[in-house]
Amino acid sequence: MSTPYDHKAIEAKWQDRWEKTRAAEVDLRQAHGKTYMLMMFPYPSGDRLHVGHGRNYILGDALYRFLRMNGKRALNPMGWDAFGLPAENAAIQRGVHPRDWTVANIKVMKEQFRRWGILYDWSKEIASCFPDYYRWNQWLFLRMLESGIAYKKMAPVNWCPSCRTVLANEQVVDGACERCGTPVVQRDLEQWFFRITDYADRLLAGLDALEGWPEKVKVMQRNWIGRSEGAEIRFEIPALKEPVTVFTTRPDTVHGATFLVLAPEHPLASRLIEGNPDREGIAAWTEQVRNTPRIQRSSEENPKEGRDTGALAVNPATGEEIPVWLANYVLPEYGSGAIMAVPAHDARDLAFARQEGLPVRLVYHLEEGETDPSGLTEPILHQGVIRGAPPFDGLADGPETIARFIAWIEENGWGRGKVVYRLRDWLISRQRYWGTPIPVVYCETDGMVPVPDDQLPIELPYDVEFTGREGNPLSRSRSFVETACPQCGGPARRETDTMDTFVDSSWYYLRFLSPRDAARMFDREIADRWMPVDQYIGGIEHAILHLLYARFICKVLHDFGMVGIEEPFQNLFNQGMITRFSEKSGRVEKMSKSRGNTVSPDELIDEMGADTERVYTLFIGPPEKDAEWSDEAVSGAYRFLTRVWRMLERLPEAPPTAPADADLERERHATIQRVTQSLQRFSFNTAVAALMELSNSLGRALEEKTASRLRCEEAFDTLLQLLHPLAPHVTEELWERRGYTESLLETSWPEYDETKLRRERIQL
RNA sequence: GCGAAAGUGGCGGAACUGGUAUACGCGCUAGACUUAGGAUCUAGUCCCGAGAGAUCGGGUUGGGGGUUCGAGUCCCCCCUUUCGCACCA
Repeated sequence: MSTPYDHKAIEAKWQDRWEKTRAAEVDLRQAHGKTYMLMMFPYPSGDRLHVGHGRNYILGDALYRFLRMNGKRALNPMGWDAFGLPAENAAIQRGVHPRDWTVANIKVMKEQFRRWGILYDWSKEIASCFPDYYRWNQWLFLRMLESGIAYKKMAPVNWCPSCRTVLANEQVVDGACERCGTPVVQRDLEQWFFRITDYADRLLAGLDALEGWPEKVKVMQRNWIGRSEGAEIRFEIPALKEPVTVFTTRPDTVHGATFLVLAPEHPLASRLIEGNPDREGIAAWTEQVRNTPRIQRSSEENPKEGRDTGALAVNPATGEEIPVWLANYVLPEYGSGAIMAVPAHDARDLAFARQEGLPVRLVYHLEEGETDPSGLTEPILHQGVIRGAPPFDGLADGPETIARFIAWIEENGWGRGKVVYRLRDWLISRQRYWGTPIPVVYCETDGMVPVPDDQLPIELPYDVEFTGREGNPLSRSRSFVETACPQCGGPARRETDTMDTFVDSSWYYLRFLSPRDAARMFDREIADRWMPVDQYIGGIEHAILHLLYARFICKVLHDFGMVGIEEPFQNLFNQGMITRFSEKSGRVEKMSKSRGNTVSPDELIDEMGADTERVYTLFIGPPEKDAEWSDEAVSGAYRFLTRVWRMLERLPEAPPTAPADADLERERHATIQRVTQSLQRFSFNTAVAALMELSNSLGRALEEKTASRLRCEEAFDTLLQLLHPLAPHVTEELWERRGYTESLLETSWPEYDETKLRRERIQL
C-alpha cells in the first residue's frame, strides 16, 4: 500500500516552515554573488488573483530558487503599489475607507503568494500608501520643484469623466482612459507637471545600451518619445508685423511651400482672422474643432477641414505671398502648431490642397545654368524653380541635404535647426484623495509656498467623506486644507491635488534597499552595491508607462547625486499573458475578471496543489509568449508529480547491480545540462519536458530492473533537486523522506560531467 | 501605410550555434485493473505505400526559388497571422 500524494498537507507544512525560517531574508550590506530580482509592484485590488496573474510570480520564484541553489545571494522583495482609484471607488460604493480596504487586500494577496509557495523577502516589504513611504515622494517633489523639473501650468489636459480626474498622456490609450475605457475629453486646467521632455534625449540614448531589454519595448519607447529632427522656419505676416514659426522635417522643400496651415487653436489664429468677413463663422468652427474628441481629431479617417484666414505670409525662399489657413489636421501640441504646406511632397498637404483648390508646386533639382524644364507629368503640378538655394542632389534623400538647407536657412536668418519630440511633460496631479498629497500651500500674501522638509510628511487625513460627488474629497476636509503659511504664518490653503501613482512606482526598487530608513529616501551606499536591478519581470503593459517614468526618475536621482546609475533595470523580461476561452465574447482572450474567463488558483490548489499549478504554468509554453490555459492539460502536470511522488517507494525495488547503469547515469547528466541551460535562458517549458523524460526513464529502469539501486537513487535525488525551483513543496517533502536533513533549497545545484556525455555520444 | 515578431501533427509546443524533424504534454485509440470511473497503469498515435509481422521504401516544418555534402533553422520573392505606431508636419 503506497502513501498517497497528499499535496494539501505537504504544501501547508512547507509553506509554514519557509515562513518560520524566513528563508528569503538577505543582508543588504553583503553583496557578494548578488542578484537583485524584481517583480512588478502589484496593486492590491480587491479581486482575487487568478492563474493568469500567477505566471509572473511563479516564474520569478522558480528563477529565484534556481539562483539561490546556484550560490547567488538573490534579493527578491515584494511590496505594494497601494495608492490608486479602485480603493477610492470602493469607499464610495461600499462605504469602506480606502486605507482599510487596501490593508485588507494586502493581507489577502500575501496569503495567495504564500499558497503559491513563493519566497519573498518580507523583511523588505513596503506599501506606498503609508507616510513612511510617500513622504519621500513629497521630499523628491520638493527637490524637483527647486530644480525646475516640477512645475505648474495651465494647459489643455486629458480629463476622464468617469474617474473624475486628469490623466497623463501615457494613460490615454486610443483616446480613452487606460483604466476604465471612458473616452477622455480636453479641459483647460492648471496642473502639475514633471519636465520629462528635458530628459527625452537621454531617455532615448539610454535605450541603446539596454541590451537586456526586449527590442519590442525599446521600439515602443522610441516611438513614444518620437524624436524628429528638422528646422523651424519663420514666415513673415506683413499684416500682423509678426512671423508665424513652422516646424518641418523637410526644410529642403521650403520652395514648394504654397500655403501655411495653423492649428485652429494657434495663439495667432484670432488675430489672423480679424479682417475676415466671416470672422464669427470661423471662430465658431474653431470652437467645434477644439471640442472634437481626441481619438477622432487625430485619426487619419477624420475628414480634413480648413478655413482661409484671408491673411498672407511670405515664403522666405521664394519671396512669394502665400495664403494662411487654419485646419483641423494640424495639431496644436506638436511642433509649433503650424506647418508650411508642401503639397507636392506631403500626402496630407496634397490631399488638402486638392480639396481646397490650393496651388501645388514641385521642387526639383536644377543643375547650374539649367533652365526650368516644366512640362511635368502630373497636370496638377505647377512649375517649380529653385533660385538662390544651395546646390543639392536629389530631394530629401539624406540628412546631408537637409543639413545643408538648415545651414542655408540659418545663414539667411529665416530660422534654425530644431529637434521636436512627441513626448509631452508628465502630468502628475490628480483630483483624487487616495494618493500622495502634493506638498505646497497657497498663501494669500506669499502665493504658492513649498512645504519645508521638516514639516513632512503631509499626511492624508483619515477622516474624509466619500460621497461620490463631483470634486476631490480631500478638498472638503477642512482640517487638511486649512493651514498656516510656512513663510508668514498667515492663513493658507493646502494643495489638494495628489500625485499620480506612477510617481510611487518610479523609485520603489530603491526603497526596497532601505525600507525602514526614516532619515532619507534610500541609502546610496546600499544602492550602489545592489543597483541596477539585475532581472525585472513583468507584463508588456508597462512598456511606456511605468518603465519610462522609472527610467526618468532614476536619471533625476542620478542628477541629484543620489544614485550612481542612470538606468535602473538591466534585464527586462516580459512574460506573455494567459488566455482562455470566454463565454461572453465567444473568443479566446486575456484572462480577466471582466471577461469572466478566469481560473481561480484556490480551487486548483485545493484539487491538485500549488506545485501542479506551478509546473503547468511553466510548462504551458514559452514564457514570453501568450498561452492558452487548458483545464485538461493541467492534469498532465499533476500526473507527473504523482508519478514522481510514487517513485520514492519504488526505489527499494531496484537490484543491487544491473546492466544498464551507464544509460541512466548518462541521462542524469544530460538532464542536468538540459535543465540548467533551459533555466538560464528562461526556457521553463523545456526544463519541465527534460525532467519528465528523466522521470520516465527512471520509471522504466525501475520497472525493467535495468539500473542498480544506487544509480536509481542518484537519478531520483538529482530529479528532486532540478525540479525544486518548479515544484518546491513536493520535492522538499520527498527530499526529507529520502532521509536528508538539509533543506533541498539549501543544497547546491547539481553539476554535470561533459566527458560522460561525450563518451556516450561516441559509443552511440 | 510604417515598424517588429511569428507561421512545425487534432491541440500547446520541442529541435539552443545548419546535422536522426515532430522531444515533452494534452487529446484520441486499444488493452489491463475495477461494481463503476472524468482514477491509475500498459501499448499505439505526422502522411502515403509494401508486409501476417518485427520492419522496409517514399514524402512532410505557410507557398515558390536559392546557398550548402546537408536547411524548420541562412538568403531572395510571395502569402497569412499577431502586436506596436499611425493626419506628429
